Amino acid sequence: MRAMSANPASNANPPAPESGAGASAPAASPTFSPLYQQIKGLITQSLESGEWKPGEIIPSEVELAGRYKVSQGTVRKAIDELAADNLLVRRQGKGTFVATHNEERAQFRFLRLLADDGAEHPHISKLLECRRLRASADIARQLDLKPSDPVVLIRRLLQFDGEATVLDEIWLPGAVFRGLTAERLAEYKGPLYAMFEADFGTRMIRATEKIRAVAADPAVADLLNVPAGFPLLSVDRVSYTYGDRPVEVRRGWYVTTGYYYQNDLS
Amino acid sequence: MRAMSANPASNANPPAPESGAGASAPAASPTFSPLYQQIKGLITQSLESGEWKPGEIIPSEVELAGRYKVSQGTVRKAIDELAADNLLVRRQGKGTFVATHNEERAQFRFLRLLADDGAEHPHISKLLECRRLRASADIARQLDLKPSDPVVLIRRLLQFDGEATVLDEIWLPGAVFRGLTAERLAEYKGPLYAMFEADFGTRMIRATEKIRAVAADPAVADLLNVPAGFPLLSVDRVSYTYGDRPVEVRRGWYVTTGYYYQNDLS
DNA sequence: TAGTGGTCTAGACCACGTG
DNA sequence: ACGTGGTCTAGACCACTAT
Repeated sequence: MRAMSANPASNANPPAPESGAGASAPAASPTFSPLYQQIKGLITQSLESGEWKPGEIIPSEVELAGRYKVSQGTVRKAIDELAADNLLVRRQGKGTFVATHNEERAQFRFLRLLADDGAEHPHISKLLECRRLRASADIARQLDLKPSDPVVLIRRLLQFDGEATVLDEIWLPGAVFRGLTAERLAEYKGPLYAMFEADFGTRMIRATEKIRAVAADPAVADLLNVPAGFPLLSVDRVSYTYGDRPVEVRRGWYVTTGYYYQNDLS
Repeated sequence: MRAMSANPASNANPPAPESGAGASAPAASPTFSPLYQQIKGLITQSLESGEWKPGEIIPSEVELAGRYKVSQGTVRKAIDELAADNLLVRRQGKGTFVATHNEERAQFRFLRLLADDGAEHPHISKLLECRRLRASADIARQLDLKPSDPVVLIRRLLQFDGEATVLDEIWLPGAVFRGLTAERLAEYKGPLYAMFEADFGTRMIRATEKIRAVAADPAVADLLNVPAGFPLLSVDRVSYTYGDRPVEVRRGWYVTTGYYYQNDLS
């Protein structure tokens, strides 16, 4: 297959031993990378480039096998890993689809606050602020930007069942989220990440969170309807897109009376 | 293979189409279970029964394939999933081993508190209390016991770099942890779960945590060297062993100044 | 050199969803 | 009836580890 390098030796019985046509400087074989990993990379490229968009179906395994000139089993293993990474979703009998932040499943992946009673508590978002400014040194570092690069700051309040429960401060790189306005944010229903992937082609793949217990300062306390000094869950998140590039910094304050942050250790 | 039921039809070219010898009441074929899942179950049984103990090597893939009368590929898929579940650890060129709570890797799987500076902060455990009592209604429910069944209560303090950082209250079913004494606890170095698996044959497979921010009550505050009312992370954990049987309830209070609870969303 | 897990292939059949 | 992903097999070779 084209564009693959460091392919060791030859295989068993394939009809075409895959001669030449490599890109450039094949470089002996210092690092060995399995074929299916390379296929995984190619599929990821197609996802990133938007060849297959969120929610759409991707070509069948046999079709991809033909395109990449490998066996179906190799494509299967690549897709298996991408599905495990939540980039693709397999549906038996139908096909393989690009994952979306709109699915039920994906909701609680990034907002893990549940009610004590386990019941459904529909939450709505109230936009407090959306403005563009220059990145502080700290935010710039976390977003891998230069200090004073443009960023977007969003502040919002999440109400669970009418109660103010989560206060979020969200920083985004201005260059990526160019057309993001308060109006668009105010009118949009549903998960923020669903809008990001639909309107800006930026998919949040994974995130890391640092969680602490803090005392509410007066400003935060006021917005969350709790007394100053009230214990809040502080959640510092950095979200990453393809290539592990950070594209969001988020600081959240959660009221955890009646709600808890759910985590599974496995 | 023996002890497999609900095996649909026959396969392609295997020499022995696997005739009869089913256990009892094969029941048409209402629920389909893939062969590799059944193999997974058999391997899990051997793990649970102690045929292969933590840290030990298990038979090779070809050997297991022979034992279960399936192909190596099927055993491989079963082991793949068990390795993904952290029950087994594969080591290329050496073999497959039963996972242990002693490995570096496993440490931060169940205690996800990290220092702000990312440095190594060795923690030591100080036993406060270990006594046997009858389960409260709440604890009994969570451990799937009858109220007033015997339980063991352990209270301990974790010091990070000399600072009291975590206070734990741990409830265990008395029937399972029969010979557990304060002396044994006091003398044991290393993770509690490592002792549990070595001394009581009880392996913690997974756990769920409910995390909240709470104000320290005077007793807890005193032990953790913080003022009463200080914001603490409250971590309610239930741990499960084979067959998803709950075998530990743990309530922890974490001081999160200088430390944070690390979580990865992926 | 021998044994283990890891990769890759090819082909057959099964379960599921849709015409 | 057909196409999709899902399972199972069998065999070859590669990479790593130990002896």
